[in-house]
Amino acid sequence: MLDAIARLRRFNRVVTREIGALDTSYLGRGRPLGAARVLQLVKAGGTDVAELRRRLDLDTGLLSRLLRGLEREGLVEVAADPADRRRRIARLTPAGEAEWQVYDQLGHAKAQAVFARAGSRQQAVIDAMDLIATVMLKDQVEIRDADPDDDAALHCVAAYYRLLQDTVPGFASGMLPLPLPDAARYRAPAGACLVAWSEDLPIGVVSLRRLDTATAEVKRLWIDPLARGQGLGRRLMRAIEARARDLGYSHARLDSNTALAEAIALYRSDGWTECPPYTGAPANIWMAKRL
Amino acid sequence: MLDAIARLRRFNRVVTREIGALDTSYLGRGRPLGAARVLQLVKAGGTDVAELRRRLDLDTGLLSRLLRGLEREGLVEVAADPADRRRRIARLTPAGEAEWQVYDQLGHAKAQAVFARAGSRQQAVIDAMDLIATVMLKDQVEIRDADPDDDAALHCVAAYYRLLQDTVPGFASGMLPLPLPDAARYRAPAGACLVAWSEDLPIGVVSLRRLDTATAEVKRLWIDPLARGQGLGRRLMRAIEARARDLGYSHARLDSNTALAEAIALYRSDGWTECPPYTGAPANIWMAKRL
DNA sequence: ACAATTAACGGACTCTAGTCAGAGAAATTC
DNA sequence: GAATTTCTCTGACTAGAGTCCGTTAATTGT
Repeated sequence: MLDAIARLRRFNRVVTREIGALDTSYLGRGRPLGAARVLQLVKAGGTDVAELRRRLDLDTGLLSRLLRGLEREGLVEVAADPADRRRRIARLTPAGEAEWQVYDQLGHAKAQAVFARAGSRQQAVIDAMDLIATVMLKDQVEIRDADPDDDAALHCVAAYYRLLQDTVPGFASGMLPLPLPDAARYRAPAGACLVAWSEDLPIGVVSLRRLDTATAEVKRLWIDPLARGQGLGRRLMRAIEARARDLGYSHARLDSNTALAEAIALYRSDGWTECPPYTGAPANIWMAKRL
Repeated sequence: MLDAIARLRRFNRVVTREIGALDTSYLGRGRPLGAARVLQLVKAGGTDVAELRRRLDLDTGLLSRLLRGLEREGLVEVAADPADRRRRIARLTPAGEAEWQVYDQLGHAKAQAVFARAGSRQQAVIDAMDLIATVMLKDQVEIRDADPDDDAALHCVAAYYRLLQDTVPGFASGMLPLPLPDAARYRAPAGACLVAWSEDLPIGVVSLRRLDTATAEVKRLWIDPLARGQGLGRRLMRAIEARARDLGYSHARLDSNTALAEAIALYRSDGWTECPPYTGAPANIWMAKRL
């Protein structure tokens, strides 16, 4: 009777009406949607035209004309890329910068109005949105290198430590010094830090550091609870193992705790085997894999 | 850093791209969105043009031309309303009926594809969608009369009984005979049944039945968990009290259980006071109010 | 060095949505 | 019964989004 399809349609109607208004926030700035979208996508450092086209999925001609329009308004300047002068790079002028800020704030205000309506249930609404977006983007998760000091990486690692606190007996809360003091160990060429992105939301992390010339240690594997059950853990592990191989390591190790049963099962199913302890508590299981 | 606004934007992007595809399911039928939307809104029994205009929020001229287009395709017939010949009523032809079915099935398939991606988390995704839609429609909840035997009313009452089972000690599961045998007692002129709608999703119910000529009993107040904390309970109670007054009752009663603390608090804060028992277990608190 | 490829551009065009004003028919009001 | 209102229809118009294609300039491959 009240089947899922009907609910999806209701959801669709409501969301396109309410949040879709965010898209049309171009209103009141005297500029059509297309131009506004282009303007908002131009980054501070300049964005090349091909990137814009890819992100907005626009025809070359159309984008070209939109850019001309923005140039005429004095908001954007397009110049050849010195590296490849066929390519062109769009940059915001000071006026464009200002206009960009206005759009950003308008969007901000609209969004806040949406959340205001959620009252005491803001967190629940945000979680619901994240769940939906993450499920829909399931096939589009990208794994990219990150600096271990990035906001995104820190966000993930902090969530990871919180998880350990809640799950692993004997993991003291004092163990959360942010920013982390040992970030340097997770940078190339000895280490690595990979973050999984669902659009611009980081939903997973894994890190690598050097134990000795032949051996790397995999650390801090964390998957956002919203993104579990989609094989992301395996993707991250394979990516970090490949990275370790690329960096010249022949062996990998990790320490963990049996309270993290899911993770242990993942390691085992992917060729990791138990090995003798090489660290202390709160770890109570140690594993190794030949790369 | 990863603030709520950014998440909302991500959500917005993803949803308009993915589910927005539902709207564009007109694709492949060789008919623009506007015409497809009109076609899908024409009901079997015929829909008058003003109703279509209101639902789609279209200009008279535009809708008129869309209807002409559908007539030219042989999908719709527009004729004067015999009751008021200025009005006109649009009806589906057999061909239109068939085309309508095609759209319905295409939409169905698209929706199913969305849910398929959720894998084992379908229910969580549906709940998340309902929560978001309900929060956004918060100010647009409509309370309407319902027949106690309607699907919507039964859906709510069943959920209510499930809640009682889970919450009230001594409430036996055997107490859920659906369809309910005593529906007649909740119909006019002696009783009533009000359902709260959020778009086309029923999210709350309250009923009224006769105790004696002067006294009515309020029964089965239920609010969907998704819609709590928005004052809907109070709105429903006030509506049913007003209805009782209109039906000529001067007093109202209800029985409840102290396990339902939130409900009891609502009653108290709205002028209900405890009264002597007039029913037995599982009720353990009885309240009355002069209307 | 020359051909093929790639990137962006700009003009001509189409389609859809939407606005506005006026006309005509039916119903309502005075 | 005349004036006013209500409802729909039509035609003229605008704007935005998008497609197609030929051109130009730079780069790459052989």
